[in-house]
Amino acid sequence: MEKKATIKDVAELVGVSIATVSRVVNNHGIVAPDTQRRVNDAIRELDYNPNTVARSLATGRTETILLYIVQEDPIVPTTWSYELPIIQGINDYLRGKPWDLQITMCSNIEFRQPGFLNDRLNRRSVGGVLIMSAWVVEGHTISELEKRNVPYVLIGCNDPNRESPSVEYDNTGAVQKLVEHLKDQGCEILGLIGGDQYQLHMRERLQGFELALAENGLSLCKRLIKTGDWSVEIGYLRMKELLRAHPKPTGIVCGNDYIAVGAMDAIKESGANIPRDVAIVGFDDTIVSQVVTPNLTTVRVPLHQMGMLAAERLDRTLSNPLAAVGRRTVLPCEIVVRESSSILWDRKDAVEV
Amino acid sequence: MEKKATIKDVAELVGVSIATVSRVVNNHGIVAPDTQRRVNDAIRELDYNPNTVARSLATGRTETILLYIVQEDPIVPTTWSYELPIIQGINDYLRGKPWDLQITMCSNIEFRQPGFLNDRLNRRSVGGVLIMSAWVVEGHTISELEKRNVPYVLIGCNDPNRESPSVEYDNTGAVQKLVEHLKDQGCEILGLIGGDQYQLHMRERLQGFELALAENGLSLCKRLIKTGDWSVEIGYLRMKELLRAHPKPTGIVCGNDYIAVGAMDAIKESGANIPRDVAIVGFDDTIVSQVVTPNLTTVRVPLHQMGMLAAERLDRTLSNPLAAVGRRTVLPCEIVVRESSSILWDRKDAVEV
DNA sequence: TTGTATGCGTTATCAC
DNA sequence: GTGATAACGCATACAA
Repeated sequence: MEKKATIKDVAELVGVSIATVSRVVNNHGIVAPDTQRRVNDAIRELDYNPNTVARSLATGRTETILLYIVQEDPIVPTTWSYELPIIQGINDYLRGKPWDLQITMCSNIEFRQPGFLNDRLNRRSVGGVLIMSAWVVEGHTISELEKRNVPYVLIGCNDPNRESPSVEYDNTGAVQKLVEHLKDQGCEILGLIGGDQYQLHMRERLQGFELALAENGLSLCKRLIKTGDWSVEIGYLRMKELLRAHPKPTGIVCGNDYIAVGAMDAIKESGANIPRDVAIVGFDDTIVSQVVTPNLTTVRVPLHQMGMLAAERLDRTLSNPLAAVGRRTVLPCEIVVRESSSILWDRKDAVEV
Repeated sequence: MEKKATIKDVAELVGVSIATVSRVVNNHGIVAPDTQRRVNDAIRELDYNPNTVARSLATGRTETILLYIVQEDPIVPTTWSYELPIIQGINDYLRGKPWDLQITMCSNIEFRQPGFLNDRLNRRSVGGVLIMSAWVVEGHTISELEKRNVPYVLIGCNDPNRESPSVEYDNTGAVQKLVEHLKDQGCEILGLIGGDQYQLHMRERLQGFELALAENGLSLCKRLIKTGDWSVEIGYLRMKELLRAHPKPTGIVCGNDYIAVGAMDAIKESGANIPRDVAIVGFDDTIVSQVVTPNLTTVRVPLHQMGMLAAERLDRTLSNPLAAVGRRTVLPCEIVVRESSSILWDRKDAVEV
């Protein structure tokens, strides 16, 4: 096993000093075209690659980005579909850039603990931090980051009232679109079955719901708003409750696709028709929304794009610490209309047949 | 912004040399209990944390593990459900250990290119490598790794005939269980709809299928074996073909749950009953298997455990390069029986009603 | 345009 | 038990 070539080896081979080699490697300072060529030849010949560790020590900079993935406590293999596309977005942006991506998963509880981030940041040497979470990142965590002066970007977990650098998606707007859509289809009494209301997404979706009802002249009935968790089972149970309400809701907004699927089971069981008697919409555009019968209207969240944007933002502040790179970015979501809420289409179709 | 305390600061505060501080930090050599205490006090007082970069430079070792996630080309946000649970397993094992986890995603095509890994390994400084892929890792890639003497563990992508350190799951055995189960339920003519046959998993499942048919005295009919990709659509199309076959298959093994869902659509459309006329089983135990009607019998792959084991294996060779840590590990899968293949139960139920 | 020399924060090998 | 001090591989201020 041969040793790796160092800058010294290259310098000796060419007959110059290591300073010169360093210059051509980093495109720093001025170096004669001829020397440049000779150095590059030697680099190729020796298969020289700068030692990242030594470089970091010398410069005080480091080329790694740390991605925190905050999850439910306890951490269990999850069906949550957000992480991977976001990671992929980050990774895609980072190709060709010098940054390495380091990731660590931790529980929501852990992450909230004061000093948690500090501890981690002490042990490693990190250029910048990305935080991906379903819960609002607390003020003291932000303070830790800013006190240490380490650049960061939040992904989907910024406090709505805080101007930290973050990439979000428009939960409120998405729900507004859903409500408008349901109203267009003729639904007048709307209910909502949400997931974990401690999660930021859900809180925003709830707000969006109430807002949209008001804007569309629909009446808000607190009894038609249910929460719980994100499971199929909860969807089923809560929907059964809603079906006992008077007046019965004719349109249901669900916190995610799984809840919607559970709710659909309850509706079918009651003998009601989807969408004619009860229209229903989900969230996340997971594969189940395409697979259930009838297909589920849902919301497509621009996850990949969020990852790309977050990485880009961080890259820009890291490359140029003085650059003001904006604060909050909120991406719009697209709603995907399918059978579960297509009442007008359903009627037309019925007539044609 | 204060500078971080260094070993020198600690030494000065205590009035000892940096060598002594280094000794107590690393539990190396002998140091007087009293000095030890004073040093520790100073460390706490100054909030000293050893600089990882400097340490790496000095020792020549590094504390990062690189995880390669190899994906379909082009890389797109995927619905593949394997990555996250495996990553979580790796992460869970790594808690408390000194290793940092660095990940990078790349396409299958990229990864196969000779020199690809070498390039990456040159630029970074990496302790060990994990490779997670659906395609067999080629010999030249293994050679690169071994030539550089960097420890590695393959996850689900070892050549069946190669004794490289790897963690796999028992595709063949899983399919055998499925076939046995279908036979127990009274199915005599079995068909298979597979996914991408260039992927290792699929090849093994195909082999398992043919093997199991022979073992169970069932006849193998090549015309009843179809492949394509892993999508719902392919499942639908291939199943329509199978329904035109004579004799018609009465049991279908699908490459994954999505294919199975598509196939179920085709079966329902034909007016046949699931499971009585055609029983069907999927693979992966994704949420769709619980959501379709009837529920889908499927295979649960021990993803989290695979991640844990792979990380453990790598950790062990990294901690003790001389340790022989075994080679191939193959984990059994569990089959989850649900309605889509429960013919006996279905009959009994019908009688009771 | 190039070379010399110092420092980055540790570890580890000697002496004492 | 402890303290100098030489690596580790590179960047860079300063000289030349």
